[in-house]
Amino acid sequence: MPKNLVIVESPAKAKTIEKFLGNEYLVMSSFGHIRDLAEKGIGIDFENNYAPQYAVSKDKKKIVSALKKASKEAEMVWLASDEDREGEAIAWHLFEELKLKSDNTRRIVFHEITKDAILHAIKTPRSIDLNLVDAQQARRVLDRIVGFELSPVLWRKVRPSLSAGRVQSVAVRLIVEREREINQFIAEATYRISGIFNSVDKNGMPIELKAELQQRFNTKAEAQTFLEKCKEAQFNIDNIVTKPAKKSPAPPFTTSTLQQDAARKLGFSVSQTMQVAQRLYEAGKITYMRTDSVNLSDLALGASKAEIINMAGQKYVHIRKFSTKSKGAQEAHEAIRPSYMNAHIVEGSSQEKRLYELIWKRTIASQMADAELEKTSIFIKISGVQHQFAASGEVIVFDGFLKVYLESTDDENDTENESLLPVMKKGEKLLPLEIVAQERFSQKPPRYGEASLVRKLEELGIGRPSTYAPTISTIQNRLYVEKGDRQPEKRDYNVLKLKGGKITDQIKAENTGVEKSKLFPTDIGTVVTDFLIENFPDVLNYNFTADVEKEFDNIADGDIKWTASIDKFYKKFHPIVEDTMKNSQRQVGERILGVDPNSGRQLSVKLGKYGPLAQIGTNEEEEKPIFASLRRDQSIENISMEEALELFKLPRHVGEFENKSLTIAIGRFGPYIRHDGSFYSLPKTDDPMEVSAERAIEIIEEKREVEKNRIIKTMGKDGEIQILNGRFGPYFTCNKVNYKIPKGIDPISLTHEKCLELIIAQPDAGNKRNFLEGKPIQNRILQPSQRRK
DNA sequence: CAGTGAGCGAGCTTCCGCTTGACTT
Repeated sequence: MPKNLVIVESPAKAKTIEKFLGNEYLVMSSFGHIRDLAEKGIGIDFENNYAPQYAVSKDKKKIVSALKKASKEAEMVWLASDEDREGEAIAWHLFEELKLKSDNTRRIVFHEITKDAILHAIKTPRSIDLNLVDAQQARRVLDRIVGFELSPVLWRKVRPSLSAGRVQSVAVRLIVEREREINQFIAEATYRISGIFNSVDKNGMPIELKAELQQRFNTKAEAQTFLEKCKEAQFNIDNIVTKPAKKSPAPPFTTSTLQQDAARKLGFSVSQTMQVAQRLYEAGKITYMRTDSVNLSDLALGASKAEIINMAGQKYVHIRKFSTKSKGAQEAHEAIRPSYMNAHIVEGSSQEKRLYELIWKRTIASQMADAELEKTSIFIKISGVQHQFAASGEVIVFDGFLKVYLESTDDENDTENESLLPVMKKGEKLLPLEIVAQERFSQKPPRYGEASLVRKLEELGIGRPSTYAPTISTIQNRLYVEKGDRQPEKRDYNVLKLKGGKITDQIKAENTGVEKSKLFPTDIGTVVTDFLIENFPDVLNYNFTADVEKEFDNIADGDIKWTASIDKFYKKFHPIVEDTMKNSQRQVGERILGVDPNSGRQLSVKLGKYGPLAQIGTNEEEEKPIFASLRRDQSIENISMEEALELFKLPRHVGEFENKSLTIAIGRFGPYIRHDGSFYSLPKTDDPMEVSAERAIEIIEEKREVEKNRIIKTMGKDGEIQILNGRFGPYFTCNKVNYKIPKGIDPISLTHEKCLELIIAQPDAGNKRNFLEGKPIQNRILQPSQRRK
C-alpha cells in the first residue's frame, strides 16, 4: 500500500500526476466538492449565527467512503485541490468529512501539471487557509439565501417553479434591457459619399481609386448641394501618408474566450464547446477547460517557441506573458492550450478536430511576433469645397502571427476589406467617374447570443468558468429567454449619383436586422425581471456581485468575520422578502391596449396560466371576458392593438358538413379544421383566415382517403400486429411499438411468424436516440404541471 | 396531439460552484 494519498479535484488530473509521483503515492480524485448545504430546506441555521448545515452530496457518497478508507491506510494525506476559494473549501471539507488529523495532513498547490511543479509543491506544503475557506462559506451561504428566498416570492407572485439568483437574474436582466433598447431604437440616417476616380499610371495604363468623403451629411439637401459643387470641381491628390502599423495576437484562450471564438468560427453553442473540450481534456489533448487564466506555463512557452522556430523560423517568435483583465479572476489553472504544442492536429470527431485546431492556433499565435503593416492614406482635395476624400489601403509587410490565426470580432459591419492602393503622386489630377451619396442608417444594438452574453457576464465579474454554460441553460430552461432568429426587414434607402455631369435620384431597398441564434426575452422573463428590479434593486444591480466579491476578499484577508458580513446582508434583505411576499400584487404584466371597436370593451394583454393572452373585457364586468392566446412570435411588450384584435378572428365557423359545424382555429401544432370531434391540419399553403367551407371539406376528404388506405393488414389473435402505410412508407406496429419492414419484402406478403422474427431482430425499436454525435438533445421543456410524474 | 384563463389548496418547485457520469427513454 502506498504511504501517501494525494487528493485532487479531477480524475484526469489524478491520472497524470500519478505518473509523475511513482508508487509511493496513490492519487485519487474528489470529483469537485464532496458536500454542500443540505438539499432539503435552506440548510442554514439562522438561530445559530448562520451555521451551515452540510451534507455529503448523494452522488458523492461512494467516493467519500473510498477516500475515507484510503486516507485511514495512508501515512500522509496531501490535499491538492485548486488554489482558489472553492479549492481551499474542498480541501477543508475533505479534512472535516474524512476526519483527517492535522499532523499527517498537508495542503499543497500547483498551477501547472508538471513533475517539477508537483515535486516543488510537495516540498513546500502549508496548512489550510481558514480565512479563504470562510470567504467561500460566505459566498455559498449568500447564494443560498438569495436563491432560496427570492424563488418562493416568484412562485407566489408570478408562477410556480420559477427561480431567481445572484447570477441568473442579472443574466436575464441583460437580455430584457437589451431588447428594450432595440425596441426604443430609432435609426438615424446620414448620407455617406463615396467616389470612384480615374487616372493613368506611369505606363499609361488606366487606374481606378475608390475613396470616401471624410464627412457625412445629415440631410439629403446637404448631400445634393455637395454633388452639385462636384459637377464643376477639380480633383487633385492633396497628400499621401504612409505609416507603419502593428497588429498583436490575442492572449491564449480562457473558458469565456474559447466559447466566443468557437461560436463565431465553428458555430458551436456554449454547452457544445464545453462538451467537446471536456473530451479533449479527458483524452489528454488539452489542459483544463474551465479557467479564467491567460497564463501559460514555462513548459508551454518553451514548447511553443520550439514549434514556431521549427515551423516558421526564429523571427516569428515573440514570447509573451499575458495578464488577466477580467474582474474576480482566481487563476487556479493555466490558460486552455494543447498539452503538446507539436501536435498540430488530433484524432477524434470532426468537432474535436476543429476545436483542437482553434486552440492550437490561438496558443501558437499568442507567442508569435506582431504583424507589421503599412497603412497608406491618399487624400483628395476638391476645388471650392472644404471637405476631402480619403482612400486607405493596407499592406502586410511582415505577417507574424497572422500566419496562423486571426481573432474574429462580433462586429459584422467591419467587412470592407482594405487592400493595396495604386501608386500615385501628390498633386496628380483625378477624373471622377462617379460620386455617390448613399443614405445609411445607424444600427440597432445587437441582441446577445450565448457566447456574447457570457462575455458580458465575465466583464461584470458575474459567474465562473464552470457555471457559464449551466447558467445559459438555466435561463433558457426556465423559459426566461429563448434562442431564436430575427427575419430581415426591408428598408428603403436613397441614392444620389453624379455621373456624366448628371445627378440621378433613386430609391433602393436593402434587408436589415437579420439575426441568427440570438437570445430573446420571453414575457415571463420580462415580468420576472421588472418585478425583481422593483423590489430587489440591490441584488439585481450589475455591481452586486463585484461588491460582494470585495466583501469576500476582506473575509479572506481576515479583516472581517464571514458571519458578520452575512448578518449585515440578511438583516437588510430578509425584511424586504417578507414585505414583498405580503404586500405586492400578483404579477401578470398586464398592458391595456385600448377599446375593442366592436364591443366597446377594454382590450388588454397579460400573462395567463398557460402563457400570454389577449382579453376583451375585464373580470369585473358581468359578461365574461373573451380570451385568445398570443402567437409564439408575439409578446406582451410589443403587440399592437391591430395584431391583438386579429387574434379574435379565430376560431372561425365556415359552414356545415354532414350536419356538423366546420371550424378553423390555430392550436399548438398550427392551424387546423375541427369537424365532428376530429382535427385536420391545414397545409402551410392555406391561410386560416381565407379557407372556405369547400376547401375545408376537400382537406377532410383527402385525409379520410389516406386513413382508408392506412391499414394494409391486421394479424395476431387480438389483431395486435397491424401493417400500416406511414409517412415514410409501409411499417408494422405491435403493442404500440413501430417496426421497420426491411427493403425487398412486400408488406402484403408478411406473415405473423415473419413479423415476430422482425420484432426480435429490432430490439432497439421504440427507443428514441438521444445522442447526436455526442451532443445530448436539448432538455425537454415541460410545463410545470407535467414536470413531476 | 388540437385549449385552457374561476377558486380552493394538498405538496412540489429554487441558488452557485466544484467535478463527471447515466439504471437506457
